[in-house]
Amino acid sequence: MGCWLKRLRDKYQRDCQAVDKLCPRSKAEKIQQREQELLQLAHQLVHEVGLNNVTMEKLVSASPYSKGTIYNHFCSKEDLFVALGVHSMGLCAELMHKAHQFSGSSRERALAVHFAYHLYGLLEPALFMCVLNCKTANVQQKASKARLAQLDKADEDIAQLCDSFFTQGIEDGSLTLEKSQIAAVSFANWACSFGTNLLLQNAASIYAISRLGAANKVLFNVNLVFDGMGWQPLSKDYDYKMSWQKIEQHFADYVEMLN
Amino acid sequence: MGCWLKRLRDKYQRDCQAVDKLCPRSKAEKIQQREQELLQLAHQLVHEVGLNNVTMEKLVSASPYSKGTIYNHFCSKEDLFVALGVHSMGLCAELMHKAHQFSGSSRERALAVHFAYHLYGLLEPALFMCVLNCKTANVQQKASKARLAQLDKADEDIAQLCDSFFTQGIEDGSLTLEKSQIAAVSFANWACSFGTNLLLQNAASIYAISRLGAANKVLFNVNLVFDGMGWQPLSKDYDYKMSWQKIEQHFADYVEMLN
DNA sequence: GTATAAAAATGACGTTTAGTCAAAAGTGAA
DNA sequence: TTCACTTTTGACTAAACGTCATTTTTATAC
Repeated sequence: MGCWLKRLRDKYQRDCQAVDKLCPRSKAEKIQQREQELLQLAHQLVHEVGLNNVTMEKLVSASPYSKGTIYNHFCSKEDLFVALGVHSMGLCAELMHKAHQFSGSSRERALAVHFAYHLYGLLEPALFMCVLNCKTANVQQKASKARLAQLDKADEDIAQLCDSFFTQGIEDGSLTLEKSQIAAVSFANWACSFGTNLLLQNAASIYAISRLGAANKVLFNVNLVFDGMGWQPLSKDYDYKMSWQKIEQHFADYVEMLN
Repeated sequence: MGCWLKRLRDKYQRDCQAVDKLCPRSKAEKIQQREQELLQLAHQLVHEVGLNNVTMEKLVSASPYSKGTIYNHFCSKEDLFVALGVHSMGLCAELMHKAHQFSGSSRERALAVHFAYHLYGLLEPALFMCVLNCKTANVQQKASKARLAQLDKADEDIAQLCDSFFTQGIEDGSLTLEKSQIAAVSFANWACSFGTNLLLQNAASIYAISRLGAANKVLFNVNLVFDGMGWQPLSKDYDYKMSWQKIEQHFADYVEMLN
């Protein structure tokens, strides 16, 4: 067994004992709690070995439990991945909520959401991929219904949060749009940001991307889409590079974690 | 062994014999040819069982060769996937070349490229995912250098082809852009289209997408980006839904294959 | 045609891993 | 303490990747 596996397990046991001392729990609560702790452990495992080298065996070794007990929590490896996906979407939602609090124009706040999404991808590249993985047919087949319902719920929450940024733009008059079109516009924004982040993460070395130089690609792409929507002020009339920097400061706590 | 495995192998053997009769080949050519035939076989296997159920064992069973011989061609499963990725990007490039021949405005021709990419995703959903998979760190580590070079080459070819559509727009005056910005704009278009297709394929069931209704999502998203670039005529001044239909007719041969 | 050396093909084997299940251990009520 | 029920355990099976000693084929020289 790798020494880091032992280290993970020891830390895990200390954590469990600490939590137990602080608040004695009922049986059901303990099981619920243990699941969260196993997820934390799996999360660390992802950082140690990378998403596609995570195995149930390693999770078993890193935890003080046996294989059977782990399978009581997660009916398959894919079920574990979906649980990790849900877990990481929590962080994503947290960042997006923080974007909501950015003070500026509605377009700037929407830009802050794209920043948040980008930041999420940088902070948790493996889990960003994991969420995509959760959507594939293979994983959908093998994960439990209950787990998939959690995933759908998390998706819906984030979608509604994103919608609210466009609603704000409509309300303050900077964005001219039928309310019925919000869904389509929201999807377009998501798709653009999703594609940009995914490609930057996974294809940075190829010609089409490496030739781009140092300019901020996310900002550039988002500006294209916002301008296409006619969201005032247009990028030719306003310095959104400055906004981006301000947004970066707004997220300073998280940006720090990148190092 | 599944009966379809036997069927695949029998068909493969008939094909080999037929090809051999038509044109006797040198040793090196035979090996080269066999690799192509193995790729065809793997491609069919993907259709039969889905990308993540393709195993080297199944490819061995479906071919008349032994495991060792298969591994002479592909140094790992990941190497096979990269080969499949390169293979499928050939189809993608073919479709994009056809888009180049669409007669219309330069913006309409660029729209045709997005159509081509979308069509590619519909025709080969599994291989579309496979190409993405090829970019992940895991696959990059396990595939052979030679194979990865092929992949980069294919990427570069497609990127340059895409660039040419924007160059046309600049030359006919409908698109105002510095030549130096083509790379950035090209990437933005790719990212948007990539994200849109990927989400439509893998997340169609979730709330944020299922609520969108029947409207053409790719066209909508591409129009946003083109409008953001200021590519004339803007979507408010021109009926691109009509263009989309014309493009669909232009690709009628391929569209037929969807059924 | 035969001998010999090089190249290619073979498939049994070692290893890793997902997932199962009968047996053991634990828990709480009577 | 007993007994019924729940939870945990880890040995086991099957699938799959990749290796390599052995066998077969092919090319060349005589």
